Amino acid sequence: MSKYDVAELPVVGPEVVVPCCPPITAGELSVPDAKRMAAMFKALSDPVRLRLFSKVASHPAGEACVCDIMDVGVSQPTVSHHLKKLREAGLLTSERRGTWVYYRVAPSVVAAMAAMLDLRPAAAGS
Amino acid sequence: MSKYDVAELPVVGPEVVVPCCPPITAGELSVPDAKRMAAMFKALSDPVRLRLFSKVASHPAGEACVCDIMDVGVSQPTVSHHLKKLREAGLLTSERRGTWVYYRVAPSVVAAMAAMLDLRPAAAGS
DNA sequence: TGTCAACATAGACACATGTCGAAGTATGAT
DNA sequence: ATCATACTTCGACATGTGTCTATGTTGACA
Repeated sequence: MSKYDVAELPVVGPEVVVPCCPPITAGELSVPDAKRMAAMFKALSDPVRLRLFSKVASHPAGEACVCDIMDVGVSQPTVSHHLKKLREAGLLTSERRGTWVYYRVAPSVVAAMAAMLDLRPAAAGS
Repeated sequence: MSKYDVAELPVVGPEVVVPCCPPITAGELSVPDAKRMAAMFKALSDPVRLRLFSKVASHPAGEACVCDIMDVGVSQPTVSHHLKKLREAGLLTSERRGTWVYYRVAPSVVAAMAAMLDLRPAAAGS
């Protein structure tokens, strides 16, 4: 039994669509929705995490091992710490293959955030 | 000369398009871009701020005075503090009219964030 | 002028966060 | 078994953040 929980118990499923929250202009956010969303934005609210996420997202195969993206100006434990936070927020998933641990983005979550920021004019009426 | 700087010196212009950053999958974010973007996400990384923003964004006239959105479960000074942060991040603009101060969203900034989160398959090559 | 209402700021406090060095855990090679 | 590599976790520290109460500023009105 491994003491480490890499890729186990992701806060949100990897390939599951997250119907998190409505567009921000559709009406006032409920408190639970606001908490959920704020947690996602918080995960991207650090420059180092944003660069790590960007590196994974822009990597050729759609995935990258830690060693590929480690060069962001902070120590390696700090990189691991940030990757963990991105995992816990459901923005990245991880998988160990041999010696390396590969990270990839969880598309649906990011799509949900983008949809939420989508400022459509109408929305109100329906 | 007013000692208060409401609606003066917004960090980014109110109606100016912010060509902040490319889509996150287009390549690795530069350090300055990452800092800029992280600051915007950070502004939305608090549940109370997110609800305030949502209230302004979903308000009929596209704008709201503080008294209209003040009911978010925290004290009035705290509301003011959060609105200031949203202003400094360039997500809201404010304008005083008589006794009241009206806030409205700065659309281009939010649009830029949404564009940045847009995960298109394209970019990924082939 | 004085007073009230609608905000903004100041100062203080508890708590969260980013960072590091050191140590632990898995996997593969010698 | 021993060692090296690729990570993760731990413990500690300085700094940042959200919240409050108290106070200041601005505008409207009597």
